[in-house]
Amino acid sequence: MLLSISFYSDIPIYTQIYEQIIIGMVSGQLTFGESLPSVRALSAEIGVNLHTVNKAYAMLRDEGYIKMDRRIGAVVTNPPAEDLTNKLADRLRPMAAEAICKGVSEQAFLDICRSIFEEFKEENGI
Amino acid sequence: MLLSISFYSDIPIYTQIYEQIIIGMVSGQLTFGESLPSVRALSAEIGVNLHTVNKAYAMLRDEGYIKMDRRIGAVVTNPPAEDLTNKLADRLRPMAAEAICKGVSEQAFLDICRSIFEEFKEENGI
Amino acid sequence: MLLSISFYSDIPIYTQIYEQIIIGMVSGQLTFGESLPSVRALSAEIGVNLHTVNKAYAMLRDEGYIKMDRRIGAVVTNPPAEDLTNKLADRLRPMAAEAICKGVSEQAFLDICRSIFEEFKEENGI
Amino acid sequence: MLLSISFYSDIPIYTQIYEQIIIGMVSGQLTFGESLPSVRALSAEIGVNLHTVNKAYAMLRDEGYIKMDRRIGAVVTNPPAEDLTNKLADRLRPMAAEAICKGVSEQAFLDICRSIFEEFKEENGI
DNA sequence: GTGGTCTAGACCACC
DNA sequence: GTGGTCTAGACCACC
Repeated sequence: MLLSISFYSDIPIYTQIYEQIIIGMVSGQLTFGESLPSVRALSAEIGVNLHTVNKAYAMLRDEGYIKMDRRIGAVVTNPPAEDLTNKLADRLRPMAAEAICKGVSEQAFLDICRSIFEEFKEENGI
Repeated sequence: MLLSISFYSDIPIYTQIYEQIIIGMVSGQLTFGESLPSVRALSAEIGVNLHTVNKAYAMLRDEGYIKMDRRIGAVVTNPPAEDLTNKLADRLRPMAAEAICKGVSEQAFLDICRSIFEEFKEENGI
Repeated sequence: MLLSISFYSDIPIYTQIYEQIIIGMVSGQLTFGESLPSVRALSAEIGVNLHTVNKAYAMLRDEGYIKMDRRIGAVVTNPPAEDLTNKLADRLRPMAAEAICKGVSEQAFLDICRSIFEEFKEENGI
Repeated sequence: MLLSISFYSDIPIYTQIYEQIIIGMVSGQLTFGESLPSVRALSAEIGVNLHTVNKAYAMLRDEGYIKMDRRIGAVVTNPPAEDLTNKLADRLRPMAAEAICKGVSEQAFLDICRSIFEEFKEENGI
């Protein structure tokens, strides 16, 4: 799996790593039980500091996306189900408000959401 | 209109102000042509520095949500329509991925979106 | 002659008045010897403070574009010739630099200048 | 590259920094990919506050002249091409009007423009 | 009154 | 090390 990191983005690098690994999981590039590259290997590959990858992995572990094993390294796991309704709503609300102001209809907004889910399904070969 | 700012949030205060004002616009608490409180008044009301409010207003102005009138301060305007598809998709993608991993179905995700649009409509008395 | 003032512009209102009156002079809407509306009349017409118009008129007077006469008010005059080379160069330099960076060719830049001179000539019925 | 800031000018310091950096880019003193001094270093060098340089850099970034790299600071980039016709015309119009009134011919005005483009070419060793 | 500019200084997130 | 955020306070331009 290839990560594409932007050093110019306003999104912290560790967050980019975090998000792309989760995206890799739902798009089938990473399967449960598979092990991630070591912190050292990944940081060398991307060209970032060890601590940056380390922080991303720690966040993934805290959220239940991976398990850390001293021998095998980081292993992809399926996190326990969680009710994200409130968290998602809090993040979606300002996005929806901006969209409405800029003339994006509810329909268009939902279509963007749907197309993202479609992307993931297609990449999974479904 | 009342702003509720969290000083402990990891979201910058100026972003919270920025987002809540936009939400106020789509939920009918702020109408086009209405003028916002002055930078000084709002900063005093919230209990933050003048510059923090100033930055939020500057962002709103840059995005076309308000105009600065030399005589009366900031006036709410309707920003020009803009195609937000790519921007929204980039923000929605990691959210959707997390949701899927945590067991939130596409249907549930779309329902959260819909309920937010409903909130806004109800607050507008529609 | 009609002034169109924007209260939302970052250009001070008195500067807008100042500039538009000079533009009016070169585009033939104001002829030498003609008198401008009184400070009071113009401020009422535009809907700005007396002091604002007053400042614009004072600047025009200081630069030799008008003469103030207690009886007739402000009269349009032809200012003495002045070598503006350095002043113009200092204002043009950053504009040219931005233009180059944004892909505007020297030719295109000069064409914009020429078209402005054309505008003025046409408005003068030449 | 040396910046010469005037503390007495009516042009804000951050604008002076902004403009001179762009001029540095077209005159070959700053090349694409090169990194600018850090906000702290430049503010110390010029003798202004950190925030003043910060604002100039933010404006440069917003206009696409530099990118902020989380590791090495600000990096000079080539901004996307942009049609500046209207913006330039709006700034050139009052300048041309003043020039005409003060006896500067169209020819002389264009020559000043040309000489500025020449300056830039010469400094680039072309 | 309004916002704009600038300072001095602190703390933090990120790398 | 880097820039980002926020404060407290001053002075100014504009209206």
